[in-house]
Amino acid sequence: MDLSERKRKILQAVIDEYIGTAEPVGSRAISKRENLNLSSATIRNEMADLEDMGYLIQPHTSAGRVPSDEGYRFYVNSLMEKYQMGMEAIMELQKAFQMRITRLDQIIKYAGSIASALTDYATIITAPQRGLSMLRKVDLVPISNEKTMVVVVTDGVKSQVLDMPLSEEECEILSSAINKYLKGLTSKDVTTDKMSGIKEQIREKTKLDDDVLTRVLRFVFETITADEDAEIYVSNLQSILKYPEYRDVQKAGKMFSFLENKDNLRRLVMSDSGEGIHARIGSENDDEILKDCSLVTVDYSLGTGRGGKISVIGPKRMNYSKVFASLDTISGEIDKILRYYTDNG
Amino acid sequence: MDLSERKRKILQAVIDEYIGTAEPVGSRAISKRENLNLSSATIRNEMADLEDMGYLIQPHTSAGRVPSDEGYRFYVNSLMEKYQMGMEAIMELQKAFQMRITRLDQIIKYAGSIASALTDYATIITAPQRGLSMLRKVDLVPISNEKTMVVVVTDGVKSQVLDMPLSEEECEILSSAINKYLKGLTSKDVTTDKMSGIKEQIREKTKLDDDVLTRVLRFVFETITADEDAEIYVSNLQSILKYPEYRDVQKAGKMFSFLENKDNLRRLVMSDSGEGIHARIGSENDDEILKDCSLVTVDYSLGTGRGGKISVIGPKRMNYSKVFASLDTISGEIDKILRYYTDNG
DNA sequence: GTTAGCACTCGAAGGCGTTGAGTGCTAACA
DNA sequence: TGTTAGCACTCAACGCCTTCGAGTGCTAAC
Repeated sequence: MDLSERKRKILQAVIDEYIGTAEPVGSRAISKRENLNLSSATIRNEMADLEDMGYLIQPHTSAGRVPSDEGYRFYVNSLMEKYQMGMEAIMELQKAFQMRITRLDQIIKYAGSIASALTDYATIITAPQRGLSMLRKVDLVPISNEKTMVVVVTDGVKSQVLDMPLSEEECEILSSAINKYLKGLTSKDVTTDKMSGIKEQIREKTKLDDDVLTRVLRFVFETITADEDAEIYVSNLQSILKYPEYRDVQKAGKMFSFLENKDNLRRLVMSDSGEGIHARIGSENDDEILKDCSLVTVDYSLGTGRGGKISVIGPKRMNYSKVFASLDTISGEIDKILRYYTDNG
Repeated sequence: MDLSERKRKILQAVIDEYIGTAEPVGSRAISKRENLNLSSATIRNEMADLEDMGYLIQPHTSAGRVPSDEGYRFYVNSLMEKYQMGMEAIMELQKAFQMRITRLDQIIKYAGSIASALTDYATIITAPQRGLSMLRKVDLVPISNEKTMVVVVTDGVKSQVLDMPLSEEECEILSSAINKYLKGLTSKDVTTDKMSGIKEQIREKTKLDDDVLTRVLRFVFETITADEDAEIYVSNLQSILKYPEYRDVQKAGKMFSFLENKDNLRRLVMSDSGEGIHARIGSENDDEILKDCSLVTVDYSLGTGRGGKISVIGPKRMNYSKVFASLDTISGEIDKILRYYTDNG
């Protein structure tokens, strides 16, 4: 459906205005804008057309207009002006990221908090899904007379304290045996048969208690096979309280409960199949509760399937332009870091 | 100041009622309770007295009464009936804790979520301050051509990926050298002189690049000396939206911002010097924003200075009795686990 | 095609009377 | 002397009504 240049401008003006004020916008407000010199009457006619076309909605007869979901969609697709992030802001961002090149999950969390700081909306981030995790090393450390810590190194490190007394020598023996037999193990390799074979070999070699062996190996296998649900973080959730859309505490409360629930989040993020940066506006969301929210999502990845997503969630009248720009930049930065971090990994 | 038995009963009834309804309670409501057979007129007289004494407040002339901070204080100190946790609830709790004896910070986080589930208020928990952490083991794992992971085991495990190429053999040599010289090291031992001495020794022995050595050792020392700020978690923050006290979104928003800020939390928890379980009611809190909240805090510890705190934060009319009982039980369970966990540690 | 003008609509805000829960006081009662 | 019934009084909450004004659609003139 084609719109005349004038209609486009008017629609854009209405949405821009509404994004700023959250109040229905009237014809007078638009006609007072410098960029198009038309009387309010003309604007009214055009707005009536735009309403017929489904881009605007009138909450009631004597009110101004509010964008419909289709209106927002059109805006995002064709009208929105590119938001230019300030040079300092970008520098700032890069500096911030550089300071923190430590743990992966930290980077991601941090990225989330930056995203919400930039946009002032709530942010959902998923940590990169672990690809195939491969066992790099197992270590056993005596903790006390009765306890031993098992440290398993894959892409990350996992440790657990098990209730069993092992001497330093025993730890040494067991860990070197495990490392010998299991190094390079991936989740694909873990089958019950194979594993009990390996367990036998190790037992043979170490002469250790069966129970001890079982428990240590179980932890090792669990760590490798754990197709850990990609972790999900939410930050700046409380920002929704700032927006008049959520003046109603009930509503805000429901939203909180929904977004506090990791299952919901996961479903939300998973159901999103788009690539690159894209928005889901209002009714485009499946969840009833999100019908008057928009979700802007970008995925960061290395092209190797390893990656995650960052979503910004806010009222439908969010500042799409700014959100798109922020997410774009952030995901770029993350990509850079991750590529650096996992090269040849 | 002594209160007659009857006044005590009436005060208790008023507070119990108010805790349930959040509405000013009138004389009729009290007189209808079975446990004291008095007409509303008599109750009125007594309530007037209690108001004179400062335990009750009348929001306006023709309203019922609301407890004052002093009223709550008296209630908590002398009136409150002991809440008996159900046997099943306790069993449930114990089972829950037993399932999760893994990482310390996990236990604590978990305890926090249990506390908020039981009480339905927001919960603040501080992880135990690390005592003197002692180096147990250092491990080096080659990650790629250019990267090596350093794993440092103390009470917990910390790892970092450093940008340096080390072969497997080099890793082996370096880590065994470090383990030989540094095992058992505590933060007390870390002085510049001593450390550069040790570094020399290790270098002598391993013939490794000075830069590599410096970076690995720096991470090790940092890990040991890090007097990590006791970590602070908040859970169930959104529960405050449920209470009519926070029907006003503005207020709720302020509260959120306040409690999202870790500095505030830290200050809040630190300023609390009490031992055992205790409450801070309304104006007993220093922060203006908490003037109509109460904070119930319990510390869990091992008597060795190692320990943390759990606080429940809610409206002044919180169910003190239940909160006290829940926190008491939870802190007991944590104590048990921690004692078990760190015995001879 | 654009605009000025006008009648019309309807939510928001404010004024006003009613209602009812609750009080304090007084006088009678046990 | 303590308790209670009764009554006048208070005041927030609620609903009703009016007013106000922002905004509309339509018509007629430019």
